[in-house]
Amino acid sequence: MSLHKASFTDAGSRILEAAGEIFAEEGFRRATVRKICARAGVNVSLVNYHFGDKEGLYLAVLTHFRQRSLEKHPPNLGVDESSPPEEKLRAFVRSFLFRILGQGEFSWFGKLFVREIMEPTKAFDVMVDEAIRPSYSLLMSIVAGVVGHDTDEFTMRLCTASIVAQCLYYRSSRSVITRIIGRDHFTIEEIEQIASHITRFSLEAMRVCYDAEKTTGSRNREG
Amino acid sequence: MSLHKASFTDAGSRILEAAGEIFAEEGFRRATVRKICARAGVNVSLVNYHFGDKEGLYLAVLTHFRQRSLEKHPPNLGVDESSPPEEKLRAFVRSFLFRILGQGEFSWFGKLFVREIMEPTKAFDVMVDEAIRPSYSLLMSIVAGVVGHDTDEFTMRLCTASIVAQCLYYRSSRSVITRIIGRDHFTIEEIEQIASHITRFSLEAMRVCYDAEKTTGSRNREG
Amino acid sequence: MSLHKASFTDAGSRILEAAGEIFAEEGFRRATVRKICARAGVNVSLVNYHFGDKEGLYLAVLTHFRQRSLEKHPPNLGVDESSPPEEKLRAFVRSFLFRILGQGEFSWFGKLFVREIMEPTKAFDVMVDEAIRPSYSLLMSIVAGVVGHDTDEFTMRLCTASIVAQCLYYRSSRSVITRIIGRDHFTIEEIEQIASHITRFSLEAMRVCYDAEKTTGSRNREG
Amino acid sequence: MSLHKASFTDAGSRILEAAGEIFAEEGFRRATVRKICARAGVNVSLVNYHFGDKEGLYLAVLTHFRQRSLEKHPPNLGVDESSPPEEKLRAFVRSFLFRILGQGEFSWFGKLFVREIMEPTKAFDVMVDEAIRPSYSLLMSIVAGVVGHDTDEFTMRLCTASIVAQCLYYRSSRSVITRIIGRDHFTIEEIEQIASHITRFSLEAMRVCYDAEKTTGSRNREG
DNA sequence: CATGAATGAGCCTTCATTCAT
DNA sequence: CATGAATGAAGGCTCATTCAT
Repeated sequence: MSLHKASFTDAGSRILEAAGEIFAEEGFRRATVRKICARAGVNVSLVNYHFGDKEGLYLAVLTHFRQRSLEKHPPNLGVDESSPPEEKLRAFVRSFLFRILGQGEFSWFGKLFVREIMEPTKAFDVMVDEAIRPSYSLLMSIVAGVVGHDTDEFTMRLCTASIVAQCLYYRSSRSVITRIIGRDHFTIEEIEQIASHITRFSLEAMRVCYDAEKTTGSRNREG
Repeated sequence: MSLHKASFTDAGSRILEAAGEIFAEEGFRRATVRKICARAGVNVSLVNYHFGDKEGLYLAVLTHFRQRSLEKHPPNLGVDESSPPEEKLRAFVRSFLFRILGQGEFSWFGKLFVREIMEPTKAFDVMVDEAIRPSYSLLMSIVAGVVGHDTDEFTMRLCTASIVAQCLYYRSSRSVITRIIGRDHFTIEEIEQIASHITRFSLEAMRVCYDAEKTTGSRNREG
Repeated sequence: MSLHKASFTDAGSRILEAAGEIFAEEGFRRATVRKICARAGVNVSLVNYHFGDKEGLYLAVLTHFRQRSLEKHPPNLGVDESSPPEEKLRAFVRSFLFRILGQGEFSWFGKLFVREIMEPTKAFDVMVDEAIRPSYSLLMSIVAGVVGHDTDEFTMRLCTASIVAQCLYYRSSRSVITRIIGRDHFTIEEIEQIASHITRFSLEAMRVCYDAEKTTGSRNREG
Repeated sequence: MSLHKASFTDAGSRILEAAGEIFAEEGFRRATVRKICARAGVNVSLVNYHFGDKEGLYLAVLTHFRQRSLEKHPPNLGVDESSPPEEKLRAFVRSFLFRILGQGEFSWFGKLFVREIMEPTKAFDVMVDEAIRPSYSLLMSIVAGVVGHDTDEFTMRLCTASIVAQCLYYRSSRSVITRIIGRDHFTIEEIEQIASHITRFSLEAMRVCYDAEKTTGSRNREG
């Protein structure tokens, strides 16, 4: 009946966590309420009691853990408004990668997030508005800082897409990567390496391809 | 029981095509045998008769249409062994994009292919061996042509990943793109533009980042 | 556990009233304890606490409000033992109709009462003994006054049934009436008209059919 | 998937009959698909297969057996257009009573029909249009033949209601009758007696109360 | 080969009821 | 007395699969 947004009872929290893991592993459809409650060690009816229905639980998981994930890996770690674009980009990419690839407390959240992008449910619109659009705007502004604010929007969108794409890939194509490199997760060092690669790769590409000032020769490069 | 791989009866073919479309639209799980048979205009029992079970049908769809898709958009269109790497890369990217984004005859196959990457089923291993690995090897050799064959493998994998990532993104994150730019498919011209962007973006990035020594030698590298 | 029958706590009374309305609207089965408690503004557990179980609550509602309804519309309003049968009949019919069709304070009780007749629950036996049988006896004596006390019992029962039937109809077949005349309740004037019709219709029928000898003796009877 | 209207497979027919009985006994809500299928001796899924869902089954029961019931007890048995109103009325009342009180093959249908009037479901609108309205029109025309076609409509409706009411009563108030007369069904002879009573009672009442010509003395009475 | 009916397992949800606090 | 969480039994429905014809 009453749909809480925070401060769950013990059972509520346990359901929330179990649900996150199982939704991430199996997807919304394949995941069953029974399995979630079994893992949480509670009665099946409790998801309806606490979250209304399966969909309500799903939405609760999404909104509840998004914030936690963001707090753990803030996209502006170590940078501020005056930092150079390349620093901002690096921070953004690292944050993004750690959030979707990390092995820590909410490691399943990355899976869930990307899964929702791949196969949106009704909860997706909320996620777009609350999580994706702000993130996208931030990246767009970083890109603008690199290629110049007078660059046409289409170009900036292409660059933004290229950056996001490279990050998402390591999560969404995990299955391919696993078969090709033979492991199914990344160490912190590897994530750092990937972050460095994506940052450099994208930064140089944008500068060479689109940076309006790149021919002037007077540009301030990395410190 | 007996899984045919070619020479389907009329009913078999119709099921195969209907199944392809519906699997692509809805995913393996959500797709129902009844819906597939309804679209194919045949009796429900026939999928079990011809393909053993639902999963057998899925595998059949994947293996049957992969070749057709490749024939329609060959990854080496207009290039040969002696063409410069940039031409090869452009051909590869265009082929890839058209296969997964195109609107034509087997347009659903792109969806299906990417969906399988995102959420592998038992059919995935076959697909990796028969389709992904060859394609991956081809791209690796193209990348090697750009960054130099003496570049370390890890670096080459990173570059390969960046290129593939950018292509896949436009299919896998279709949901996000739709909400942000407001349309849900791409015109041929747009696909060409995207192909150009990805090619140029990746090419310049690889040249600047990893092939710097061979051209300028004095370039300021990060870190 | 302990079933109180009077002197309810505030919560108890509120449950009782809310239950009456909801039982009347939805029937015993369809009505849910949660809905009743929601309308009463109390906790769900209280119905079990105060009334044992859902059925106990139902019984309590029935016995508690029957008396109130009778007091509001007494079946002998304006008549006494010496009044002529037609006056007694009119008073009875009016009382009956107002109790089951009225829009006032306990208007839902009429619905509930009739619903119980249509679809008896365990509470029905109590209701028959305490409410229906006395009322039936009263009507039988009125009928006897019209057709003569020496009329055979079967005939009197038939007449009694015809009168009660006409009254109940306007409540029990409300759904049909609504679709045919297009409205879903009756005004006080309409109830009066209906009462007049039923009284006159029944009175004349009884006189002509069964009391013919006593008045004309020469009337042409059917069959 | 395919909703048949007649010619059911064996299982389909058995479900239909079992459903009729159980719906009549317990009402739509209380009746469970499981119970129906248990009585029919078939698998639970078959009601969904044959009738779509529980509601579809209910509707099928209603439409399927209504016709059968009408055929068994036609409301114009032994009368034609030229028969006098009293004969038409007698035929109507007998048909009605036998349909809702009879003990024969579809005896449960009467319960079901009346139950639907008392507590309408979504199927009710169909029933009103297909069964009730035509029946009501027929009775109205019979009433008009008795009280004169120039009688005002409100009066005719009151008379029609009085007749229908007396018939329905014996079904809808079965619970009361049972407790008062001590039996729970009527013999054929009793139904005939009731039919005679209702016919005479109503006929004389209409003639005395409302027949415009009753004072002229020239009226053609019964043959 | 093909069909339509039939099966059984499993899923989400509802609801009266109970229990610890 | 009162509360909010928790329970367990059903209930309707879906779906892949099988079977008799």
